[in-house]
Amino acid sequence: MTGVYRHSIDTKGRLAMPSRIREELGEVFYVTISMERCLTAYSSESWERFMDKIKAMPRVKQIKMRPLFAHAAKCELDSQGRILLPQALRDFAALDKNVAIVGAGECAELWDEAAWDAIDTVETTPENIAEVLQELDF
Amino acid sequence: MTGVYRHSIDTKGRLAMPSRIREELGEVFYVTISMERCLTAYSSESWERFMDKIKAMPRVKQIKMRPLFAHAAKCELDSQGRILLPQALRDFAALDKNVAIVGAGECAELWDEAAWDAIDTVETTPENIAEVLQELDF
DNA sequence: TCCCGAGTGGGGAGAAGTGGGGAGAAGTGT
DNA sequence: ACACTTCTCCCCACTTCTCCCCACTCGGGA
Repeated sequence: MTGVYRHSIDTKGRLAMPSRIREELGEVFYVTISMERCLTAYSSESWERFMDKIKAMPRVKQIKMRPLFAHAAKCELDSQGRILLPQALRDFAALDKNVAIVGAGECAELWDEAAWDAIDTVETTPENIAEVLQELDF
Repeated sequence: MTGVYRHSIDTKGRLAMPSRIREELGEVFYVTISMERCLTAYSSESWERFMDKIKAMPRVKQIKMRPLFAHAAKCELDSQGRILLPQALRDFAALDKNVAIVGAGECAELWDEAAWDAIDTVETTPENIAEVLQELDF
């Protein structure tokens, strides 16, 4: 999943997913909170893989993962390729109107547009890019 | 991937890829930002290798890789062998009209023509080449 | 000189994003 | 059970953008 797409939430709370992202996420996918002030969308396959990892954990550790599930939503695209985000999730990431949908490799992230721009300018520096490329051994 | 090709971006933002480069990159490839003021094009195979590495990483580490993916685009050749570069990527490398497509071994780089000429004249000297060859133990 | 592949340019159909009307489901209070 | 509100999600309309197709140019080779 790649690219940044700037869409808007309409007055009915609908968010159009970019077609490039839709292709990879599929018709049904999962959106949950992230370690940052944004939401993360996983394809069904990624989600399943995630679940398998959780199931393999001891019960005590599973409980620590609870918030992630409690705040996750199974999203289905409507006939126009849009989703309806639960209010609680919109609040978490402070999404009101302008949203940046960001491809982040395995998953997609949903950011308030301004928040994304702020993060982006900080983390997209030549030094960081060099570090990432080195890490990927390229 | 070898050689330097000088092409231009037309009024619709399309860039014709040189046929020699197309042969190696394939019909579908990925373009992303580089640590320099240019873009890098990777074949699907190279990109898949990235993705496999990413998927094997823990979430926290994945997030560090985000800039690379957020600023990447999956490019497909149109029937005339051209690609449409997202505005954001064109801006990053300051590509407006004249572009130098540079073969760089495993990947290809896209430079603003003037920027490329500037870089090229500085780094392409007998002394530098000697140093490179020595470094490669070649 | 003609042909062919490569690069360039533009018209136009169809996809993608946006917005709103309205039917039907779901929840609430009497 | 009933009316009433709210919410979900279908459809349609409109605009913008992508990308297909066709045509032209240029340069190298037979």
